[in-house]
This record gives sequence, C-alpha cells and structure tokens, in this order.
Amino acid sequence: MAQVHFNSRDPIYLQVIDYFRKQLVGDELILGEELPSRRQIARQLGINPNTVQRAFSEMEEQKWIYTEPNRPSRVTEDPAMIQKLKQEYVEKAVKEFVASIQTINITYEEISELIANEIKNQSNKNGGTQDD
Amino acid sequence: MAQVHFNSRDPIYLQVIDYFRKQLVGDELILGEELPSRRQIARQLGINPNTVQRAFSEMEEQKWIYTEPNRPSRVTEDPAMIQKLKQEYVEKAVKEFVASIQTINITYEEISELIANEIKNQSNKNGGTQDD
DNA sequence: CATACTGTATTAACTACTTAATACAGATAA
DNA sequence: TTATCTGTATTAAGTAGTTAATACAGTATG
Repeated sequence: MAQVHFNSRDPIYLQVIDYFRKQLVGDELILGEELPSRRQIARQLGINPNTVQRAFSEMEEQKWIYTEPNRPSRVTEDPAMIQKLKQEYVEKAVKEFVASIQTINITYEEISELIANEIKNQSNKNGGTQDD
Repeated sequence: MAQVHFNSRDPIYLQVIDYFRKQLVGDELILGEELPSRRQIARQLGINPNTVQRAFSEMEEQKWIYTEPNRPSRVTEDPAMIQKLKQEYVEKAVKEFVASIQTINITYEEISELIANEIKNQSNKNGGTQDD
C-alpha cells in the first residue's frame, strides 16, 4: 500500500474509497485478491480502523469487494464489475471536464493541445515508471 | 440570479464562490458591475446572509470583487484578474482530467472521441442556444 | 487450550459548517 | 429629518457528518 495523501476537505473514508477505485480501474488489483485487514490499512494510513471499515462497507455495498464472515475481504471476482467501474470512471471524468471547459470561451483545438501537453508533463513526472 | 442547486456535501459558501467563479470565467459579469447585496442573494438562494458574506469575504480577498464602505460590492475592474482566473480554471480542469484518465488504460484517440461526443451532447442539451 | 488475528456493531466525542440574533456605521431617498 | 437600504463584526447555538473508543463473535494457528 503506497502513500495516500489525504486532503483535509473531503471525508477520509471517501478518499480511501477513491484510492481503491483507482486501483481497481487501473488493474492494480487481481480479481479475488485478498485485501489487507481494516486494522492493517488503518495503521499504514495513520487513520482509525473504523474509517477504513466505513470505506469497506460502502465498497462491499457496491460489490467491489466481498467478505466472508470473520475473513479478510477480497476483491470481486466479476470482471464485468471492473469493466463497469472503468466505464463509469471515464464517463464521469469526460463529463465533468467538458462541462468545465464549456463554461469558458475556448476552442476544441486549444483544449486538445492543452491535454496533449499535460499528458507529456505528467508522463515525465512519472519518469516512465508507471508501476508503484 | 439563476437557480443554484447546492449539493449537501460541500460547504454552501464554497458553492456560492464556485457559482461566481463560473460567472466570471464565463464572461457573464461585466467588469465593475454592481452585485446584489448579501441579504438579497441570501433571500434568493434561501440561505443565511452570513453564509453569503463568508463567500464574499473570500472573493474580495481574492480580488474578484471589491467593496467601498457601505456600498454594494462590485466586480473587479481588472481584466488581467479575469484572465488569470480563466487560465487557472482551465489549467485545473485539464490537469485533473489528465490525471484521471491516466489512471486507466485508454488511448489518446479514444479520449478525444469521447470528448467530442460529450461536447455534442452537452450542446444539444442547451438546445443550440450557445454563442456562434 | 491460548493468542492474535479477522469483521462488525454500538456509542461517544469531535469538528467544521451553518445559522441565528444582534449591533453598528454609513449611504440613499422620500 | 426618518426609514430603509448597504457592508461588517461578534457571539452563541445548533447541526450533520466524521472519526474514534470499545466491545463482541468467530477464525486460524500453535
């Protein structure tokens, strides 16, 4: 589990959910993979185990994960679930982005260039090491 | 002042600020234009005048607006201020968007198409009442 | 068995935000 | 003048949401 830099504005449990959402849509988790326990994650992130539990509850409700009684939670084994998550993720990003830029007077060409540049920038920041 | 649909997650005063930000970057406010009073806005939005005041305080601090003693606030008269606001607005949108899509495995071409489609969709929603 | 780990439920405490009640100084207009 | 509008400041109370403390039941391992 990598560093997670929490912002102070959004609830932590939502940021934890977002963290796992990214892992899921980024294919960084294997279907059926056993997840660390709530307490373990809490220790590593420096937050309360209940906050992790809150996040896990919602993820379980969304069927991202499943839990057998008194056993560590596991990632869903349904590939369609992940696919749906990816689709929703992209749709939301595109929708919000377009809504944003349509507020101001800017051409599609200008936007395309800004995006292309930003992709270069962010790629450079990673130095080509996409993995953790 | 149009309808503003507040979400229950974010503080109202921040949503009020965002509302004015959009108006500013969208050139919907004229430089130096007189704004409605805090009490008036509060009545129309169904919120407390102090909440509006909170928003206005921050906007004044950011120099989006200015206020002479005991007079209604006015939109900044500095075009560079608006320009800067627009730039920050676009930069933030692009940055967040690229960060989002880089999470998942998707090509630049696919993204471009999704954006183009979404622009069409959102334009249709406006019924073509967009400027030329 | 004992120990240390799971997940879960309940309840309390805390925090940020909002609301509210006032008050005051100055502007504006009848 | 008076009445009503501005913005601003202070203080207190209320509220919702988040986080935290704690306890309990079951599992795994020795």
